Amino acid sequence: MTSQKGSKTAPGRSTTMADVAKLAGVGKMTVSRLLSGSANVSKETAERVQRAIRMLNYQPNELARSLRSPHSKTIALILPYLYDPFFATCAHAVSTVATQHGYSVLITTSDEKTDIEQQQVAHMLRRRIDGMIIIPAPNEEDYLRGKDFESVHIVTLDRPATHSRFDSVLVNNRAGARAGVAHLIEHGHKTIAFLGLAKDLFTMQARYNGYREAMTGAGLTPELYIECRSNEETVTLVHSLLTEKRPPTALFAGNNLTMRYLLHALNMLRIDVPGQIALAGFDDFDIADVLQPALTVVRQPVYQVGEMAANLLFQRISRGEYPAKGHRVVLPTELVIRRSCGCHRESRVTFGAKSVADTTHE
Amino acid sequence: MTSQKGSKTAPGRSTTMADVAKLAGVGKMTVSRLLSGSANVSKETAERVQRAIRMLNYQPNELARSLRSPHSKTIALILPYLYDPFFATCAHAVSTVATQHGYSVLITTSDEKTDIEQQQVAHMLRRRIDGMIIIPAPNEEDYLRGKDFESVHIVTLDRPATHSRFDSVLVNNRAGARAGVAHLIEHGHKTIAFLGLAKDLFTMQARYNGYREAMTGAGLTPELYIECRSNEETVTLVHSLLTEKRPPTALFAGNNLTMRYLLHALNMLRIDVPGQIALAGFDDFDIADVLQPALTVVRQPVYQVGEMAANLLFQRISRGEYPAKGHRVVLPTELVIRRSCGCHRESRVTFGAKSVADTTHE
DNA sequence: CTGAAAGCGCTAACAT
DNA sequence: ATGTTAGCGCTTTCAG
Repeated sequence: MTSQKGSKTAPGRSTTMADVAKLAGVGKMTVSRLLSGSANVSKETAERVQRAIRMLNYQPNELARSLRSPHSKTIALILPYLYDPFFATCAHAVSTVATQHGYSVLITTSDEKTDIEQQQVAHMLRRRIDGMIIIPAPNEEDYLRGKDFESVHIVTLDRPATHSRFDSVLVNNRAGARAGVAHLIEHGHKTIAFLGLAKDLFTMQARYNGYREAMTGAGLTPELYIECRSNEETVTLVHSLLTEKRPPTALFAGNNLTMRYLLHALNMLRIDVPGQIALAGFDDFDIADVLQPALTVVRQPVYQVGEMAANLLFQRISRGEYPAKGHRVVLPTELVIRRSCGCHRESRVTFGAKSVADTTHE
Repeated sequence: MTSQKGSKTAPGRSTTMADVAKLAGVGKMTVSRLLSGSANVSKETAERVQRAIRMLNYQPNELARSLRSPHSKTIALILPYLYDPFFATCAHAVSTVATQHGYSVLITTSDEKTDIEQQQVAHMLRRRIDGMIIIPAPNEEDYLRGKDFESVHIVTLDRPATHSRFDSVLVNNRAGARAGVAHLIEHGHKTIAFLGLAKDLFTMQARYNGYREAMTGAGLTPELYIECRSNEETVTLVHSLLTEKRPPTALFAGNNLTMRYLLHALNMLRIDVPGQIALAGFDDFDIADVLQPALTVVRQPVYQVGEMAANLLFQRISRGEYPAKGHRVVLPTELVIRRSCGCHRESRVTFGAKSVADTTHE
């Protein structure tokens, strides 16, 4: 270990508003007023104060500010994971909008576990945030009903808030999945399997419902929900699926992760797409168009989902209203037809116009 | 617009420590002491206070706490984008470690622009964070030298901090790229092109240097750095590259984004990999092994990079030291051999053991 | 237009 | 073991 130069302790306390005031020969309030820009300060004193601020390199302490004022200028963002590109993009959008509004974002992950989420929410509340955006974990135990939540603005994203007065931003999961599966049906497929993640995820249920609607609507019988947990498991699952007596001729993947599991499995089992089996899925991703074959997917407006959630939140914050019923915004999805479905040329169909509605409880 | 039930204003101020103290019939300090667990409180009063806390559902105000104590229990994380899987994974790691330490994370993005980054840093400083983790934008103007930064702990990640006393966590870019290119050379390729993002990115320079070392080390002449900015541009670039009089027979992609551009271009131009041209790149990603052909890549320990950065930061914070020289941790990379290089069976070579060194200035 | 006093909710330092 | 006093850095209120 080499000897280190450098101080053990941080330099003495930083310069405060009082220091600036003294140097400028004014009262603290004049400095405060100048900074907030709210009230009138004469040209001359303003200049003097400005100079003092620059000389001392004064930086207002936002913590102290927050303690006094009703706004902490901070929002919280709670999501399951950050390494899922969908969530990451939402987070980026939220961060961008927050910056535009002069707000900071406290971010944290729940790992899809309700208890961790609840803990994180409580922690955020103690930090006196002005609002929060949550992608709620499944089986939310309705802790958001408590009294503590009466004075926070909350928007949920990707999944609805159960029994609540909060706003939600969702995409048209059911219609999107229905359209994707319907397209597979148009190709003449009669037996189509739906593969998804954990069944208790809202999005998976909604998409599975869309799948069932498409099937029954075409007079076909929907298959059971197939839950994929890993690459390995999916290989087994797909293998047994294809050796059934009436194997599916097409597959629909519930999201981009499921799709990756599926691609891996199909690859391992050396099954040709779309030759031996057709493929489509929910959620577009970066190289879906570069894959061989290019993937047919239902695309959701990822960035807009995050952006919209943030905008709704700031609307609430600035209005300071706590309505009894939340809004539910449903963003449209789009069917991006590429090759994995069996098509020979690419095209797009937008599905489900943006809708805003009062939340019906449940 | 339907009429909304709900209050216009938030309910009156939340319960404070004084409320708890009054209800429990004790002084504020007793409550404070109980909560911090630091000093002795008698069994009986402790119970009374606990009961009062539960009855009122008291939540301590962390803001007020931070104002008084020297720690805000908050760190900042500043990165270019969140939608890059590399950064997102780092962010996830940082968030996880921070939670373990009871810390909150303020996150924000710089869009690779130094001025935005500087602004964000200043903003964080005003919020009295205990430390920050930065993935610095190129051409950092050395603003981190200022007096304001004397009392903050800073760790940079993925890229070094120029002229500074801060810790950095990097990966072995040069050695990794060198190994990747060397492998291509082993396949008998004599003309190999390097494609990267903006040239001013530290990682791109380091990897390009590794490429050049591998080439000259084998007695070959390195080609010029090829900068890719988009799918479209890359198509043109690759096309003209392959119609030169002495076209490359192998390509090395500087990171996962470049690789995607490249895959798109190769796809458009209907060039077979590895038949017509061999391919390798830096940075593994989720479905690199599912692609046809599976991609040979230099893998970096993404999560560990973020984790290490966070650990270094908390070490600094807990020790409260401000040494004159920072540490530089270099994490090893690993060559993951799959098919795009021309190999027929897969294997792995770890390259460059983890090293820790005092930062040499520059 | 400007200032002095009070206090946001908490904890450190000194009482008792 | 517990209470009292002071004050973190700021803004709100009330006076000039």
